[in-house]
Amino acid sequence: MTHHATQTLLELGYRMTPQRTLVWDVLRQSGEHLTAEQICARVQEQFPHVNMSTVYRTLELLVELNLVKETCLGPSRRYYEVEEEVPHHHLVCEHCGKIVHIHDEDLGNLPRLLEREQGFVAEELTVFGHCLDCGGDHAHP
Amino acid sequence: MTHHATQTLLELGYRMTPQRTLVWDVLRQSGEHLTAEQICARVQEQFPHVNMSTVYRTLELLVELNLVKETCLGPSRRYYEVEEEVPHHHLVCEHCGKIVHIHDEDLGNLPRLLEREQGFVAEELTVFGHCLDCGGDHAHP
DNA sequence: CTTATTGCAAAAAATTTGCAGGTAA
DNA sequence: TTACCTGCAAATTTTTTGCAATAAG
Repeated sequence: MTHHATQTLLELGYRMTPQRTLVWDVLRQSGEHLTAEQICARVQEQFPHVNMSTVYRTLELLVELNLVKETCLGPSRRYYEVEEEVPHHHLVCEHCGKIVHIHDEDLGNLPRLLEREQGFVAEELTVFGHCLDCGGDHAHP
Repeated sequence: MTHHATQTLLELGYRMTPQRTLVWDVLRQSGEHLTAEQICARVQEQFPHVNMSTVYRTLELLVELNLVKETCLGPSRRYYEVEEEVPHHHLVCEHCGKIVHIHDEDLGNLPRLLEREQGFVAEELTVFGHCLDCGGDHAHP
């Protein structure tokens, strides 16, 4: 586990365990959005007896400490990814399932507009739609 | 059930049943986002023995026929609302749980920007953040 | 009449919780 | 040594499915 996360946990009185290290490392290394189940599977490759409930509890903790982000990219399932310094947003293609990350500077005037017209501060944005060049397999994330 | 939905169903060879009528009416009358469970509860007020599975099957059908929209306003649960002529987008306040509808004209230059820069056609947008005037109860939709 | 649709019960999928024993600090 | 953390099993919660009976067209 990177110094960053270890330190945060220890500073706050939590313990550093192999399970927590592995969950964190899986998320760091993948760089993708993963479901709890996918995370568990990857963790178990290195540490076979790790339990789903531990994975869920670890994710809950990491989310609470703002080390991990829970995102909503479609119905039914939760996805997790490392919380990065620079916030990002998602484009979700509903045909091919591709997910693209964009950043604040790609949002044009929307954040200012929402704040001015709606009194709403945008933090994270998900755009459902379709990419112009997609095959159209209609898979979900 | 409005002529609109009834006709669509019948034209496609589906049957019109009291259960389907009620699910549709509940969605029309509420105008809100409702979970399958909420819909079922409201339907049962008028028709007590209607089953959850019927509600799920009806929603699945109405979504398939583009009469109802399934939206993703947070993890864990699916919400349903009537698919309107004019598409709309959601602002979700993560403090007070309030959901505001906005329309294409409130999006500024974002859709054009995404299409030009990312080759992505935005269809529906969800913005998570917080309203400036909210109490901050931290409830979910 | 015909077969799409329903209710019921049971299964599946996703997540949470209680508890006794294990282990980081 | 202490009490936080884990694994296990069982409970919840949300959604889906199989099947015989019912009702729409």
